[in-house]
Amino acid sequence: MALILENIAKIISLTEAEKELFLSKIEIQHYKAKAVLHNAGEICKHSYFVNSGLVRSFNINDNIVEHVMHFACEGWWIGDMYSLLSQKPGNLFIEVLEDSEVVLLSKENQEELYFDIPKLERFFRILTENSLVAHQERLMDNLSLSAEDRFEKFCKRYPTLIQRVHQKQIASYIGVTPEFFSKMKSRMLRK
Amino acid sequence: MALILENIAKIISLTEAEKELFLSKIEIQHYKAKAVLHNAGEICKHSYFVNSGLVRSFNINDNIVEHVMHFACEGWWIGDMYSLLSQKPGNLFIEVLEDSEVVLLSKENQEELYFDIPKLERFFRILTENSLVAHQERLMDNLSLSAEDRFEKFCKRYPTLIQRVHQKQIASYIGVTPEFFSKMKSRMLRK
DNA sequence: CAACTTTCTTAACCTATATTAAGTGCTAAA
DNA sequence: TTTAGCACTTAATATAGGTTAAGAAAGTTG
Repeated sequence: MALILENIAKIISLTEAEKELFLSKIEIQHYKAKAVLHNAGEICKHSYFVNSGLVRSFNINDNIVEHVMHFACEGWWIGDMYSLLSQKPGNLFIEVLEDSEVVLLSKENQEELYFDIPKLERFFRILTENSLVAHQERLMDNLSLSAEDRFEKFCKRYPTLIQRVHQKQIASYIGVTPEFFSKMKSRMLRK
Repeated sequence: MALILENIAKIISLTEAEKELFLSKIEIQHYKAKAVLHNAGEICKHSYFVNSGLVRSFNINDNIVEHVMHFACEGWWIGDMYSLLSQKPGNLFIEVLEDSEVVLLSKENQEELYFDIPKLERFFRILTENSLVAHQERLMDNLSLSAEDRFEKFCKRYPTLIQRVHQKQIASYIGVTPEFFSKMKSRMLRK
Protein backbone atom coordinates (compact mmCIF):
# COMPACT_ATOMS: atom_id res chain seq x y z
CA MET A 1 0.00 0.00 0.00
CA ALA A 2 2.97 2.22 0.52
CA LEU A 3 3.51 2.76 -3.20
CA ILE A 4 0.46 4.85 -3.89
CA LEU A 5 1.10 7.01 -0.82
CA GLU A 6 4.67 7.54 -1.96
CA ASN A 7 3.33 8.49 -5.36
CA ILE A 8 1.16 11.14 -3.75
CA ALA A 9 3.88 12.28 -1.36
CA LYS A 10 6.07 13.25 -4.31
CA ILE A 11 3.63 16.05 -5.04
CA ILE A 12 1.66 16.95 -1.90
CA SER A 13 1.95 16.00 1.77
CA LEU A 14 -0.92 14.38 3.61
CA THR A 15 -1.43 14.07 7.37
CA GLU A 16 -1.78 10.60 8.87
CA ALA A 17 -5.54 11.11 9.14
CA GLU A 18 -5.73 12.11 5.50
CA LYS A 19 -3.71 9.08 4.48
CA GLU A 20 -6.12 6.85 6.36
CA LEU A 21 -9.10 8.50 4.77
CA PHE A 22 -7.54 8.09 1.38
CA LEU A 23 -6.81 4.42 1.98
CA SER A 24 -10.38 3.86 3.10
CA LYS A 25 -11.60 5.04 -0.30
CA ILE A 26 -9.54 2.72 -2.44
CA GLU A 27 -9.75 -0.96 -3.18
CA ILE A 28 -7.06 -3.48 -4.05
CA GLN A 29 -7.49 -6.20 -6.61
CA HIS A 30 -5.27 -8.94 -7.95
CA TYR A 31 -5.49 -9.89 -11.58
CA LYS A 32 -4.00 -12.61 -13.72
CA ALA A 33 -2.37 -11.77 -17.03
CA LYS A 34 -5.01 -11.34 -19.77
CA ALA A 35 -7.65 -10.12 -17.33
CA VAL A 36 -9.64 -7.20 -18.74
CA LEU A 37 -10.30 -4.29 -16.39
CA HIS A 38 -12.39 -2.28 -18.80
CA ASN A 39 -14.00 -2.85 -22.19
CA ALA A 40 -14.57 -0.41 -25.00
CA GLY A 41 -18.27 0.43 -25.18
CA GLU A 42 -18.65 0.40 -21.40
CA ILE A 43 -18.66 3.29 -18.97
CA CYS A 44 -15.45 3.50 -16.99
CA LYS A 45 -16.01 3.63 -13.23
CA HIS A 46 -12.44 3.64 -11.90
CA SER A 47 -8.97 5.00 -12.17
CA TYR A 48 -6.31 2.31 -11.83
CA PHE A 49 -2.93 2.52 -10.13
CA VAL A 50 -0.53 -0.36 -10.66
CA ASN A 51 1.17 -1.62 -7.51
CA SER A 52 2.95 -4.46 -9.28
CA GLY A 53 2.76 -6.05 -12.68
CA LEU A 54 1.95 -4.47 -16.00
CA VAL A 55 -1.23 -3.16 -17.61
CA ARG A 56 -1.95 -1.62 -21.00
CA SER A 57 -4.75 0.39 -22.59
CA PHE A 58 -5.54 0.12 -26.29
CA ASN A 59 -8.26 0.72 -28.83
CA ILE A 60 -9.35 -1.32 -31.82
CA ASN A 61 -10.26 0.41 -35.05
CA ASP A 62 -12.57 -0.68 -37.86
CA ASN A 63 -9.94 -2.86 -39.43
CA ILE A 64 -9.63 -4.84 -36.24
CA VAL A 65 -6.19 -3.38 -35.64
CA GLU A 66 -5.12 -2.71 -32.05
CA HIS A 67 -3.35 0.48 -31.06
CA VAL A 68 -1.66 0.65 -27.67
CA MET A 69 -2.28 3.97 -25.98
CA HIS A 70 -0.41 3.43 -22.76
CA PHE A 71 1.58 0.96 -20.70
CA ALA A 72 1.50 1.19 -16.91
CA CYS A 73 3.85 -0.71 -14.65
CA GLU A 74 4.63 -0.30 -10.93
CA GLY A 75 3.82 3.19 -9.75
CA TRP A 76 1.83 4.31 -12.82
CA TRP A 77 -1.80 5.30 -13.22
CA ILE A 78 -3.93 4.11 -16.10
CA GLY A 79 -7.53 4.48 -17.18
CA ASP A 80 -9.92 5.59 -19.87
CA MET A 81 -10.00 9.30 -19.10
CA TYR A 82 -12.59 10.08 -21.73
CA SER A 83 -15.09 7.57 -20.44
CA LEU A 84 -14.30 8.25 -16.80
CA LEU A 85 -14.80 12.01 -17.12
CA SER A 86 -17.76 12.03 -19.49
CA GLN A 87 -19.38 8.88 -18.07
CA LYS A 88 -20.09 7.81 -21.63
CA PRO A 89 -18.99 4.58 -23.33
CA GLY A 90 -15.30 4.79 -24.16
CA ASN A 91 -13.27 3.19 -26.88
CA LEU A 92 -10.38 1.89 -24.85
CA PHE A 93 -9.77 -1.58 -23.50
CA ILE A 94 -7.69 -1.95 -20.36
CA GLU A 95 -5.95 -5.27 -20.09
CA VAL A 96 -3.47 -6.89 -17.73
CA LEU A 97 -0.23 -8.07 -19.38
CA GLU A 98 1.48 -9.56 -16.30
CA ASP A 99 -0.14 -10.81 -13.09
CA SER A 100 -0.75 -7.56 -11.27
CA GLU A 101 -1.82 -5.92 -8.05
CA VAL A 102 -3.94 -2.91 -8.88
CA VAL A 103 -5.44 -0.11 -6.80
CA LEU A 104 -8.94 0.94 -7.85
CA LEU A 105 -10.26 4.42 -7.16
CA SER A 106 -13.88 4.90 -8.12
CA LYS A 107 -15.06 8.13 -9.66
CA GLU A 108 -17.44 8.76 -6.75
CA ASN A 109 -14.76 8.19 -4.16
CA GLN A 110 -12.38 10.40 -6.07
CA GLU A 111 -14.92 13.18 -5.97
CA GLU A 112 -15.59 12.66 -2.28
CA LEU A 113 -11.86 12.90 -1.74
CA TYR A 114 -11.67 16.21 -3.61
CA PHE A 115 -14.26 17.44 -1.14
CA ASP A 116 -12.67 16.00 2.02
CA ILE A 117 -9.03 16.66 1.10
CA PRO A 118 -8.88 19.63 -1.26
CA LYS A 119 -5.12 19.18 -1.60
CA LEU A 120 -5.89 16.13 -3.75
CA GLU A 121 -7.36 18.46 -6.31
CA ARG A 122 -3.84 19.78 -6.70
CA PHE A 123 -2.36 16.30 -6.80
CA PHE A 124 -4.59 15.17 -9.61
CA ARG A 125 -4.20 18.48 -11.43
CA ILE A 126 -0.44 17.99 -11.52
CA LEU A 127 -0.79 14.33 -12.46
CA THR A 128 -3.04 15.33 -15.34
CA GLU A 129 -0.69 18.12 -16.40
CA ASN A 130 2.22 15.69 -16.60
CA SER A 131 0.15 13.25 -18.58
CA LEU A 132 -0.90 16.02 -20.96
CA VAL A 133 2.69 17.05 -21.57
CA ALA A 134 3.63 13.43 -22.29
CA HIS A 135 0.75 13.10 -24.73
CA GLN A 136 1.68 16.32 -26.49
CA GLU A 137 5.20 15.10 -26.95
CA ARG A 138 4.03 11.74 -28.25
CA LEU A 139 1.70 13.47 -30.68
CA MET A 140 4.54 15.68 -31.94
CA ASP A 141 6.74 12.62 -32.32
CA ASN A 142 4.08 10.85 -34.34
CA LEU A 143 3.73 13.87 -36.59
CA SER A 144 7.41 14.53 -37.14
CA LEU A 145 9.59 11.50 -36.48
CA SER A 146 10.19 8.31 -38.46
CA ALA A 147 9.26 4.95 -36.97
CA GLU A 148 12.93 4.33 -36.28
CA ASP A 149 13.29 7.55 -34.30
CA ARG A 150 10.09 6.84 -32.40
CA PHE A 151 11.45 3.45 -31.45
CA GLU A 152 14.73 4.93 -30.25
CA LYS A 153 12.85 7.41 -28.06
CA PHE A 154 10.74 4.58 -26.69
CA CYS A 155 13.87 2.62 -25.78
CA LYS A 156 15.36 5.59 -23.96
CA ARG A 157 12.19 6.50 -22.14
CA TYR A 158 10.99 3.02 -21.17
CA PRO A 159 14.14 0.86 -21.08
CA THR A 160 12.63 -1.68 -18.70
CA LEU A 161 9.52 -2.21 -20.79
CA ILE A 162 11.47 -3.47 -23.79
CA GLN A 163 12.31 -6.66 -21.93
CA ARG A 164 8.82 -7.08 -20.55
CA VAL A 165 6.37 -6.58 -23.39
CA HIS A 166 6.03 -8.42 -26.67
CA GLN A 167 7.54 -6.81 -29.69
CA LYS A 168 4.14 -6.52 -31.34
CA GLN A 169 2.94 -4.39 -28.41
CA ILE A 170 5.84 -2.03 -28.90
CA ALA A 171 5.15 -1.95 -32.64
CA SER A 172 1.56 -1.06 -31.88
CA TYR A 173 2.58 1.70 -29.45
CA ILE A 174 5.04 3.14 -31.98
CA GLY A 175 2.37 2.97 -34.66
CA VAL A 176 3.67 0.37 -37.13
CA THR A 177 2.78 -3.23 -38.00
CA PRO A 178 4.63 -6.09 -36.29
CA GLU A 179 6.05 -7.15 -39.68
CA PHE A 180 7.47 -3.73 -40.40
CA PHE A 181 8.79 -3.45 -36.86
CA SER A 182 10.64 -6.72 -37.23
CA LYS A 183 12.18 -5.60 -40.51
CA MET A 184 13.11 -2.21 -39.07
CA LYS A 185 14.71 -3.78 -35.99
CA SER A 186 16.97 -6.08 -37.98
CA ARG A 187 17.86 -3.18 -40.27
CA MET A 188 18.87 -1.16 -37.21
CA LEU A 189 20.95 -4.02 -35.80
CA ARG A 190 22.89 -4.34 -39.03
CA LYS A 191 24.26 -0.83 -38.46
CA MET B 1 -13.01 40.90 -20.18
CA ALA B 2 -16.29 39.07 -19.76
CA LEU B 3 -15.20 36.15 -21.91
CA ILE B 4 -12.58 34.69 -19.60
CA LEU B 5 -14.90 35.00 -16.59
CA GLU B 6 -17.62 33.21 -18.55
CA ASN B 7 -15.11 30.54 -19.41
CA ILE B 8 -14.40 30.04 -15.73
CA ALA B 9 -18.06 30.26 -14.74
CA LYS B 10 -18.85 27.25 -16.89
CA ILE B 11 -16.88 25.14 -14.43
CA ILE B 12 -16.74 26.88 -11.04
CA SER B 13 -18.47 29.93 -9.53
CA LEU B 14 -16.49 32.84 -8.18
CA THR B 15 -17.66 35.60 -5.85
CA GLU B 16 -17.38 39.18 -7.03
CA ALA B 17 -14.31 39.67 -4.87
CA GLU B 18 -12.67 36.60 -6.35
CA LYS B 19 -13.44 37.81 -9.85
CA GLU B 20 -11.77 41.11 -9.07
CA LEU B 21 -8.75 39.39 -7.63
CA PHE B 22 -8.53 37.19 -10.68
CA LEU B 23 -8.75 40.16 -13.03
CA SER B 24 -6.03 41.94 -11.10
CA LYS B 25 -3.66 39.07 -11.86
CA ILE B 26 -4.07 39.02 -15.61
CA GLU B 27 -2.89 41.28 -18.37
CA ILE B 28 -4.39 42.08 -21.75
CA GLN B 29 -2.36 42.50 -24.91
CA HIS B 30 -3.21 43.25 -28.50
CA TYR B 31 -1.23 41.62 -31.25
CA LYS B 32 -1.09 41.97 -35.00
CA ALA B 33 -1.16 38.90 -37.22
CA LYS B 34 2.27 37.25 -37.44
CA ALA B 35 3.27 38.41 -33.95
CA VAL B 36 5.10 35.71 -32.01
CA LEU B 37 4.09 35.20 -28.39
CA HIS B 38 6.65 32.54 -27.60
CA ASN B 39 9.67 31.05 -29.33
CA ALA B 40 10.99 27.50 -29.19
CA GLY B 41 14.15 27.44 -27.09
CA GLU B 42 12.81 29.98 -24.63
CA ILE B 43 11.20 29.44 -21.27
CA CYS B 44 7.47 30.02 -21.36
CA LYS B 45 6.23 32.46 -18.73
CA HIS B 46 2.52 32.70 -19.50
CA SER B 47 -0.65 30.89 -20.33
CA TYR B 48 -2.63 32.61 -23.07
CA PHE B 49 -6.38 32.96 -23.40
CA VAL B 50 -7.73 34.30 -26.69
CA ASN B 51 -10.40 36.99 -26.35
CA SER B 52 -10.64 37.60 -30.07
CA GLY B 53 -8.68 36.61 -33.13
CA LEU B 54 -6.77 33.43 -33.76
CA VAL B 55 -3.50 31.97 -32.46
CA ARG B 56 -1.62 28.76 -33.20
CA SER B 57 1.16 26.74 -31.61
CA PHE B 58 3.55 24.66 -33.70
CA ASN B 59 6.94 23.03 -33.65
CA ILE B 60 9.62 22.77 -36.29
CA ASN B 61 11.55 19.55 -36.72
CA ASP B 62 15.02 18.93 -38.11
CA ASN B 63 13.82 19.02 -41.66
CA ILE B 64 12.49 22.52 -41.18
CA VAL B 65 8.95 21.24 -41.40
CA GLU B 66 6.28 22.91 -39.25
CA HIS B 67 3.70 20.88 -37.37
CA VAL B 68 0.68 22.67 -35.95
CA MET B 69 -0.13 21.43 -32.46
CA HIS B 70 -3.11 23.61 -31.68
CA PHE B 71 -5.34 26.41 -32.93
CA ALA B 72 -6.98 28.73 -30.42
CA CYS B 73 -9.73 31.19 -31.34
CA GLU B 74 -12.14 33.18 -29.13
CA GLY B 75 -12.58 31.52 -25.76
CA TRP B 76 -9.70 29.05 -26.04
CA TRP B 77 -6.52 28.69 -24.01
CA ILE B 78 -3.14 28.07 -25.59
CA GLY B 79 0.43 27.76 -24.39
CA ASP B 80 3.53 25.61 -24.24
CA MET B 81 2.56 23.40 -21.32
CA TYR B 82 5.87 21.56 -21.26
CA SER B 83 7.94 24.71 -20.97
CA LEU B 84 5.50 26.44 -18.65
CA LEU B 85 5.40 23.57 -16.18
CA SER B 86 9.05 22.53 -16.29
CA GLN B 87 10.42 26.05 -16.75
CA LYS B 88 12.82 24.63 -19.30
CA PRO B 89 13.20 25.73 -22.93
CA GLY B 90 10.30 24.37 -24.95
CA ASN B 91 10.03 23.39 -28.58
CA LEU B 92 6.84 25.16 -29.49
CA PHE B 93 6.33 28.48 -31.21
CA ILE B 94 3.16 30.44 -30.46
CA GLU B 95 2.14 32.74 -33.25
CA VAL B 96 -0.80 35.03 -33.96
CA LEU B 97 -2.69 34.24 -37.18
CA GLU B 98 -5.29 37.04 -37.04
CA ASP B 99 -5.07 40.35 -35.17
CA SER B 100 -5.95 39.25 -31.66
CA GLU B 101 -6.76 40.33 -28.14
CA VAL B 102 -5.07 37.95 -25.74
CA VAL B 103 -5.21 37.51 -21.96
CA LEU B 104 -1.87 36.69 -20.36
CA LEU B 105 -1.66 34.82 -17.07
CA SER B 106 1.86 34.48 -15.72
CA LYS B 107 2.99 31.29 -14.03
CA GLU B 108 3.67 33.17 -10.78
CA ASN B 109 0.26 34.79 -10.78
CA GLN B 110 -1.37 31.50 -11.58
CA GLU B 111 0.30 29.95 -8.56
CA GLU B 112 -0.66 32.86 -6.33
CA LEU B 113 -4.22 32.38 -7.52
CA TYR B 114 -4.15 28.70 -6.58
CA PHE B 115 -3.22 29.86 -3.11
CA ASP B 116 -5.75 32.69 -2.84
CA ILE B 117 -8.65 30.96 -4.60
CA PRO B 118 -8.28 27.20 -4.19
CA LYS B 119 -11.33 26.65 -6.37
CA LEU B 120 -9.15 27.63 -9.31
CA GLU B 121 -7.13 24.52 -8.71
CA ARG B 122 -10.29 22.66 -9.65
CA PHE B 123 -10.91 24.89 -12.66
CA PHE B 124 -7.49 24.28 -14.12
CA ARG B 125 -7.63 20.59 -13.25
CA ILE B 126 -10.78 20.22 -15.29
CA LEU B 127 -9.40 22.36 -18.12
CA THR B 128 -6.32 20.15 -18.22
CA GLU B 129 -8.41 16.98 -18.10
CA ASN B 130 -10.42 18.11 -21.10
CA SER B 131 -7.28 18.98 -22.98
CA LEU B 132 -5.80 15.59 -22.15
CA VAL B 133 -8.86 13.79 -23.46
CA ALA B 134 -8.70 15.80 -26.69
CA HIS B 135 -5.01 14.97 -27.11
CA GLN B 136 -5.63 11.28 -26.50
CA GLU B 137 -8.29 11.26 -29.16
CA ARG B 138 -6.07 13.08 -31.62
CA LEU B 139 -3.25 10.65 -30.95
CA MET B 140 -5.57 7.70 -31.54
CA ASP B 141 -6.78 9.29 -34.74
CA ASN B 142 -3.22 9.76 -35.95
CA LEU B 143 -2.46 6.14 -35.20
CA SER B 144 -5.53 4.62 -36.74
CA LEU B 145 -7.20 6.89 -39.32
CA SER B 146 -6.26 7.83 -42.87
CA ALA B 147 -5.48 11.45 -43.75
CA GLU B 148 -8.90 11.71 -45.37
CA ASP B 149 -10.70 10.56 -42.21
CA ARG B 150 -8.61 12.91 -40.06
CA PHE B 151 -9.60 15.79 -42.31
CA GLU B 152 -13.29 14.89 -42.08
CA LYS B 153 -13.08 14.83 -38.29
CA PHE B 154 -11.32 18.17 -38.33
CA CYS B 155 -14.12 19.66 -40.45
CA LYS B 156 -16.78 18.40 -38.08
CA ARG B 157 -14.99 19.49 -34.96
CA TYR B 158 -13.74 22.90 -36.09
CA PRO B 159 -16.14 23.98 -38.85
CA THR B 160 -15.41 27.68 -38.38
CA LEU B 161 -11.64 27.26 -38.61
CA ILE B 162 -11.79 25.89 -42.14
CA GLN B 163 -12.77 29.30 -43.45
CA ARG B 164 -10.26 31.12 -41.31
CA VAL B 165 -6.93 29.35 -41.64
CA HIS B 166 -4.83 28.65 -44.68
CA GLN B 167 -5.07 25.23 -46.18
CA LYS B 168 -1.42 24.54 -45.47
CA GLN B 169 -2.08 25.09 -41.76
CA ILE B 170 -4.83 22.50 -41.81
CA ALA B 171 -2.57 20.12 -43.72
CA SER B 172 0.07 20.62 -41.07
CA TYR B 173 -2.43 19.99 -38.25
CA ILE B 174 -3.70 16.82 -39.95
CA GLY B 175 -0.15 15.66 -40.50
CA VAL B 176 0.30 15.74 -44.29
CA THR B 177 2.16 17.94 -46.77
CA PRO B 178 0.32 20.86 -48.43
CA GLU B 179 0.77 19.16 -51.82
CA PHE B 180 -0.81 15.94 -50.69
CA PHE B 181 -3.59 17.82 -48.92
CA SER B 182 -4.43 19.69 -52.11
CA LYS B 183 -4.58 16.46 -54.10
CA MET B 184 -6.63 14.73 -51.41
CA LYS B 185 -9.10 17.61 -51.25
CA SER B 186 -9.78 17.62 -54.99
CA ARG B 187 -10.10 13.82 -54.91
CA MET B 188 -12.72 14.17 -52.15
CA LEU B 189 -14.63 16.85 -54.07
CA ARG B 190 -14.88 14.63 -57.11
CA LYS B 191 -17.02 12.19 -55.11
C1' DC C 1 6.06 -34.87 -24.06
C1' DA C 2 2.95 -33.82 -28.09
C1' DA C 3 -0.30 -30.66 -29.91
C1' DC C 4 -1.59 -26.22 -30.27
C1' DT C 5 -1.26 -21.28 -30.24
C1' DT C 6 1.08 -17.21 -30.52
C1' DT C 7 5.08 -14.44 -31.67
C1' DC C 8 8.58 -13.35 -34.68
C1' DT C 9 10.97 -13.35 -39.19
C1' DT C 10 11.50 -13.01 -44.09
C1' DA C 11 10.26 -11.82 -48.63
C1' DA C 12 7.53 -10.33 -52.62
C1' DC C 13 4.53 -7.08 -53.81
C1' DC C 14 1.42 -2.94 -52.95
C1' DT C 15 -0.23 1.85 -51.47
C1' DA C 16 -0.58 6.10 -49.05
C1' DT C 17 1.87 9.80 -48.65
C1' DA C 18 6.36 12.53 -49.51
C1' DT C 19 9.45 14.99 -52.62
C1' DT C 20 10.66 17.79 -56.32
C1' DA C 21 9.53 20.84 -59.62
C1' DA C 22 6.92 23.73 -62.53
C1' DG C 23 3.06 26.72 -63.22
C1' DT C 24 -1.17 29.74 -61.89
C1' DG C 25 -3.25 33.35 -59.54
C1' DC C 26 -3.62 36.63 -55.80
C1' DT C 27 -1.86 40.23 -52.68
C1' DA C 28 1.16 43.68 -51.34
C1' DA C 29 4.92 46.29 -51.48
C1' DA C 30 7.96 49.44 -54.30
C1' DT D 1 2.15 49.29 -62.79
C1' DT D 2 5.69 46.31 -62.09
C1' DT D 3 7.81 43.01 -59.14
C1' DA D 4 8.10 39.87 -55.57
C1' DG D 5 6.20 36.68 -52.53
C1' DC D 6 2.77 33.45 -50.95
C1' DA D 7 -0.84 30.02 -51.36
C1' DC D 8 -2.44 26.68 -54.03
C1' DT D 9 -2.47 23.18 -57.86
C1' DT D 10 -0.77 19.51 -60.78
C1' DA D 11 2.13 15.90 -62.11
C1' DA D 12 6.16 12.80 -62.24
C1' DT D 13 8.84 10.19 -59.38
C1' DA D 14 10.37 8.20 -54.87
C1' DT D 15 9.85 5.92 -50.38
C1' DA D 16 8.28 4.58 -45.79
C1' DG D 17 5.54 1.57 -44.28
C1' DG D 18 1.48 -1.87 -45.20
C1' DT D 19 -0.26 -6.46 -46.85
C1' DT D 20 -0.16 -11.15 -47.67
C1' DA D 21 1.69 -15.41 -46.97
C1' DA D 22 4.66 -18.88 -45.35
C1' DG D 23 7.81 -20.88 -42.15
C1' DA D 24 10.63 -20.90 -37.80
C1' DA D 25 10.80 -20.13 -32.76
C1' DA D 26 8.94 -19.91 -28.59
C1' DG D 27 5.42 -20.41 -25.16
C1' DT D 28 1.16 -22.78 -23.33
C1' DT D 29 -1.84 -26.53 -22.36
C1' DG D 30 -3.57 -31.19 -22.01
